[in-house]
Amino acid sequence: MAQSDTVSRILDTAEVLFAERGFAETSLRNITSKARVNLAAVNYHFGSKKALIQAVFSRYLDPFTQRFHGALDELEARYADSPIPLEELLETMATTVLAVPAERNSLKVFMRLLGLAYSQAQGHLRRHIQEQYGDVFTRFTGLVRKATPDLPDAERFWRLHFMLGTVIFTLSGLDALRDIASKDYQEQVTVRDLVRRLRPVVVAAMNAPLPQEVEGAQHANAPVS
Amino acid sequence: MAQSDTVSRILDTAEVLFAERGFAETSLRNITSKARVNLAAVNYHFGSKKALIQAVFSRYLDPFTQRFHGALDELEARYADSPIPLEELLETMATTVLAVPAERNSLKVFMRLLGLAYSQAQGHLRRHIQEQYGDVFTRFTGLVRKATPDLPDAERFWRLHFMLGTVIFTLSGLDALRDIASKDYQEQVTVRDLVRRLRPVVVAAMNAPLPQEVEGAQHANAPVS
DNA sequence: TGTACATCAGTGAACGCGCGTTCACTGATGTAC
DNA sequence: TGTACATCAGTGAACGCGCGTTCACTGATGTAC
Repeated sequence: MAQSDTVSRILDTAEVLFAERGFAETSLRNITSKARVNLAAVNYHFGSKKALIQAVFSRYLDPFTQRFHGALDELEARYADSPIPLEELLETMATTVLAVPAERNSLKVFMRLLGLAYSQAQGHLRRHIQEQYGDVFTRFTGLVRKATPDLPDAERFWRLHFMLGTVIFTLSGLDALRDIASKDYQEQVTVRDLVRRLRPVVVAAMNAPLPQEVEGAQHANAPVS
Repeated sequence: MAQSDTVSRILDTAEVLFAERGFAETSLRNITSKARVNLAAVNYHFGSKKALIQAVFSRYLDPFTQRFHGALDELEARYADSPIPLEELLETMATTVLAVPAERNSLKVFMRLLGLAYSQAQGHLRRHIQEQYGDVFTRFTGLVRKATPDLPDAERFWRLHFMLGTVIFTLSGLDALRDIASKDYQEQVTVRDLVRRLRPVVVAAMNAPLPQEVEGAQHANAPVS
């Protein structure tokens, strides 16, 4: 095998524990004892706990970004120079995200990790991810821009982040929400089912009417009440 | 004053540090030294770190739920037995949330705390909050139900949580997003501005068309391709 | 009015514990001559 | 083919540190008689 068994045992165990309990709440002793690997092996192979965390992310994000770039290449080729419809872009993103678990543990773990990275207050991790993987997101937002030419830039920026919030919050808190949902309704919801429910909501949100002007904003002949 | 200065000094400092760095990453020594209070005072007044965290939440949530119940009472009285429009319900919730900073530090801190509580993987805290403050949320969703009679129950449940994700994610990550936004566009966005932008998006999301049927779901006379 | 006692907020120092990291070492495998 | 050396994955034990919590204690204020 390309890299030692120990390395992947550590990564496999770490990603699950991180997703379950967070970074600070998961000790190297937790990880190494569960992976049945020597405590010192983490520092031997990765250098530090921080570096281990980044390695866990890379193992998800490297193939993801590569595949996403590929899918966008294909889409651009298919549409030549005419703008790609918003629905196609969103669909492509969803498909690429859903393809993740094919080679890695699970989509749930991936989403929990993303959620943790974003809510990580200090933000070293978020900055690292942004530096390393910001390009593909920039490319995506550029294409969304062409697909929604009537939306002001700032409005598009915020709406994309609103929807990012919806997706990360929902899928990373999936277990908790699923508990509540299955208590109230007898339905057992799957990730694919959630994505199906998300689709029309995201499209409607992106196409929502523009917000009203701010009250008290300067209008040429605004009457004073 | 009703309670000792020490108690409120601890709470004031703790909520800010928790919001900035998370619970595990904030030590009692951080809090007590910044609050210029004896280390042992936390355990003297609150009993444990866990109890301190819950006390921080109660100081936000107690007045919030009380005010929200009051606002809903008023709304129900005004509309007698006819259903309250969705926009009114959302507006009332927004107004009540925005009223929080009037007596507490800031809305940003409140939202970061909520975001942390939800992303807290272990979930003792989320369970505590749900037990203590779930009633007002149940009441609210009941009213939303009357306002959207055409929405299937499960669909309404998920859409409300989609929007909860949008709001918590956006407002709790506000500083980071604000950084990015002000780098790309020269705009300095305020919380009130964000709420203005959120309004049409949330309404459109709640009123989005229903999702397509699941592929391969059983239809009486569905043609087989 | 005076004294003994109780209550209570707050303190300083120490407790044991689990943490991430380091270090000297082992043993297997590969390479040079 | 044989020997000396280098490289490398992995190990066991210890390091110092910061953590939440505990405990005996102080000093001020209130209460009973």
